Amino acid sequence: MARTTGSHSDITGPRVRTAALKLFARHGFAAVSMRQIAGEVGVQAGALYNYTPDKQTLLFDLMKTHMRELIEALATEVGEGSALQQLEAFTRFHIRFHRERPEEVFIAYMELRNLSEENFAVIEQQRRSYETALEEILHTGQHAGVFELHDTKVTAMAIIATLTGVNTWFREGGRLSFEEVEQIYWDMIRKSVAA
Amino acid sequence: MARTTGSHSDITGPRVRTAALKLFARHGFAAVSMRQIAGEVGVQAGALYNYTPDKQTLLFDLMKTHMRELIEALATEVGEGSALQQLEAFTRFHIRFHRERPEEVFIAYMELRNLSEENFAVIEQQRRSYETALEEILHTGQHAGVFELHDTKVTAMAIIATLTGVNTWFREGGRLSFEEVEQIYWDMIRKSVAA
DNA sequence: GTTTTAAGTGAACATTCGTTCAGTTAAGGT
DNA sequence: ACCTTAACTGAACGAATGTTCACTTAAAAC
Repeated sequence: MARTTGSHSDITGPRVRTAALKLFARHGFAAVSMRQIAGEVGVQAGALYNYTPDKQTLLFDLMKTHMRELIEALATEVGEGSALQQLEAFTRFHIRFHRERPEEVFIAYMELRNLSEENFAVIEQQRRSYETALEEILHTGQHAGVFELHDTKVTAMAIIATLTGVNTWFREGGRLSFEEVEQIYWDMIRKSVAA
Repeated sequence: MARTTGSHSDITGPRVRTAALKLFARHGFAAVSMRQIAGEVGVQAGALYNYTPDKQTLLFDLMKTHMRELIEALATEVGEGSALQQLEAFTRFHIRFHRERPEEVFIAYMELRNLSEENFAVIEQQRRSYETALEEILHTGQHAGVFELHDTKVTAMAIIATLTGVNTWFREGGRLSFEEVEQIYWDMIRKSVAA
């Protein structure tokens, strides 16, 4: 057998990425074989190479796309307003965006060491750009006297770690609604940098 | 050749664990082979099986030991005092302990999914016990009116995520000393739960 | 209806994997 | 000096790895 009925590149391509995303997130990049991904798609392993030059690039593309979408979404959702308003917008945006993409987030944090040197540099720069956006909000608020903090860089790292942590424990249908959790985190962040 | 000069079980045993720790932390459990570990120790792969029944158990033992030491150290270092004092002690303890064991910490957070079901349950329980210790501090302070927070469980998770995040960016000899970083984090935590 | 080509198969490639085990050697006990 | 045994080797096991490729087939173009 070869080309099966109704198969198309523009269907299989996304399916390959979706399958890789799911499996990488669940078992880790190194523990997932190309045959497993192919099986998830319903295709033989060789067919995957119509959609990616190799396994490494498949991982890199997933991470790069995720980071690009993260940065773009941040730019559109957090723009105007005072430093305090911007920090609130950043906080709520980060939690929501990460909540909507648990698999991408997990991979972006866990699989950095499985990137080649060049690919790592690209992702690292994207990450820096995201962190810088938060740093600038903190810097503005600090100079305006509305925030009181020792160091914008450290504070930015602390805030991002705090917010990303939501993904490790929050499950839909639990004791608290997502809106409640978002509010709790914003209250903590707000107080932690308050003047 | 076989048994080499001066070799002993009580020397090789720890060396196997140290090598596995280093390599698992650097490349991930799934990406490290028993032959790599053996090479790091200076021994053939087969010799490892004098010290572990299999690769999975090697990982499990590393994680279990780390978690046990974490919980024991917490108990001895955070005991007396007011809720605020205990929270400060917890904060400083967590940062320091994690800073001293970056490899163990990294593995304990990254390799949970590579544990078998039973082994995972054990580690998960240890982790819960550590989280509960913080929850109780928060609960005490909340009832005493010295802390103001919405939910002890969520707050505990947020604090732990914040503190553990230090390990992802702090490097000795950087812009800030470790003592400064510790102080910055404690100030943030203190303010975030302040009444 | 014929031709072209995109999409996928299935077998094969050389490596590597975790693990086992019979055999070998040095250290420790007597 | 001899014996026992702990410690390790080195080869072997079947299974799995990422990737390539000659081949096949269904869909699209004309």
